[in-house]
Amino acid sequence: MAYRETEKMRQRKALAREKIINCTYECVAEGGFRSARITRIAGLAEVATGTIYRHFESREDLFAEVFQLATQKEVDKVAEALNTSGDAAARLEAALRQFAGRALRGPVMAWSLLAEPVDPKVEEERLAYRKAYASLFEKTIREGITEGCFPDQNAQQSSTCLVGAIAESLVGPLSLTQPNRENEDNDPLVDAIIRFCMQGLTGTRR
Amino acid sequence: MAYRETEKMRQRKALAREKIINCTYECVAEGGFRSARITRIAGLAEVATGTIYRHFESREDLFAEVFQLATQKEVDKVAEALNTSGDAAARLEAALRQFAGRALRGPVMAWSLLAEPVDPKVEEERLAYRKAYASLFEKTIREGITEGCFPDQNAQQSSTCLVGAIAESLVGPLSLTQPNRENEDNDPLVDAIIRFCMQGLTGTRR
DNA sequence: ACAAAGAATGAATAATGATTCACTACTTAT
DNA sequence: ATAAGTAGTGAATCATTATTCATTCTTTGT
Repeated sequence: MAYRETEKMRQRKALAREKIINCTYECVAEGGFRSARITRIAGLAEVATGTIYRHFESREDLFAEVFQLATQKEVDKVAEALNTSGDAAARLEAALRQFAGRALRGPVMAWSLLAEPVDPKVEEERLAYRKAYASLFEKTIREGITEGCFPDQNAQQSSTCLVGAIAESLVGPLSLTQPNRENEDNDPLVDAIIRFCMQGLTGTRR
Repeated sequence: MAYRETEKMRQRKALAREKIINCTYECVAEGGFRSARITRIAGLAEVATGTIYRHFESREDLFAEVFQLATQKEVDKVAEALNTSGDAAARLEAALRQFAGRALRGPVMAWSLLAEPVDPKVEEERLAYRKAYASLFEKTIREGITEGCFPDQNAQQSSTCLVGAIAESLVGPLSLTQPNRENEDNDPLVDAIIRFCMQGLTGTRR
C-alpha cells in the first residue's frame, strides 16, 4: 500500500469542503438558492465542478448543509436573546428584535431561509428551522402565561402568527422591491411590527 | 379575400382560450405554478402544446393571466366582507374570516397566490395582489382609527402583519405538513388567529 | 525513483421542459 | 369547387444546468 490518507490531507480536504460551503453561502446570500449555480460556486471556490461532487453527494445535499449552517446561526441568536433576564414579555420582545434586525441586515438570506422554495431536502430543513423558532417562542409564551404577563392562549398558534407577521413584514415582496436601504434607520418599522406582535400576545396597549 | 374571421370563429377561439385558462387554474390549484407543465395543461385542455402558444405569448404570460383571474376572485370576496355593516373592527374581522376560510378550502392555490415564487411576470402580479389586500385592510384600519375602535398606529404596517400572521398559520410550511383535514372543523384555529390579529390591532382583549 | 492510491479536472452527457415551425386541417368568400 | 387565409398539430429544437467519468495530477510509502 503506497498511499494512505494522512492528517495533512484530511485537513486539506476539510478546508476545501469548508471553502465550498462558504462560497455557497455567499452565493445564496446574493441571490438565493435557486440562482446559486454549481459552476458559479465552483468558480468562487476555485475548484472544478467535479470536485464539488467529491465533497457532496449532490447540489441538494450541499444546499441542505448550507441551509442548516445558516439556520443554526439564526436560531442560536434568537435563543440567546430569549435567555436574557426580565419577564417573558421582555425576553420575547428582545428575541423578536433580534430576529427582525438580522433579517433586515441580510434580506436575501432571510428570504432564502424563511420562504424560498428550493427542493425537498432543503424544504425538510426549513421545516426543522421553523419548528425550532416556533418551539422557542411557544415555550416562552407558555412561561409568560404562567408568570401572568400573557393571558391564556393557544401558544403554538400564537407563535406561528408571530413568525408570520414578522416574516411578511420583513421579507415579503413589498419590502424586497424597495431599494435596499443599507444603513437606513429601520427602527420605526421594527417598532411597529413589535408593537403589533406584543399586542397580539398580551391584548394590552403599551 | 377568401377567409375573414367571423363571429362564430371568434367565439370558438375565446372558448378554447378560456378552457386553457381553466385547465391551468386546475393544475395550479393542484400543485402550484412551478409544477404546472405546458404538456399537462395541453393534455387537460385537449389541445396540442403549440395551440397554447397561439393563445398566449408564453408560459409566463399564461400564468400571469391565471394569477390575475384567481386574485380578482379573492380580493373581491374580501372587499365584499369589508362592505358589510358594523364598525371597522367587526368588518375587518369578517374579512379576515373570509380570507382564512377561503385559504383553508384551497390551500395550494392560496399558497401559490400568497407565497410561491414563480417568475418576474407573476411576481409583478403578486405585488399588485398584495397591494390590493394591503390597501383594503389599511383603509379599514384607518377608518377604525377615526371611528375610535382602533388606537392610532401605522396602518400599512399593521395590515402587512395581518396578512403575514394569517398566511403563515394557514399556508405556511408548518400547516401544509399536517394531514389535509378536509372537512374538519377549523373554527378553533381560525378563532385563535383572529384573536391574535384583532388584539394586535386593538390592543384589547375581548 | 517508482508504483499504488486517491483527488481533481472539466468536457461530455443527460435530463428536463419550454418553445418553434413546417405541415395539415379547417373556414370562409367567390 | 377553388383559393386564400387562419387555426391546430406535435415532433423536433433549443436552452439550461446538474452530474458523470475517463483522464491527469498529487500524495504517500517503499
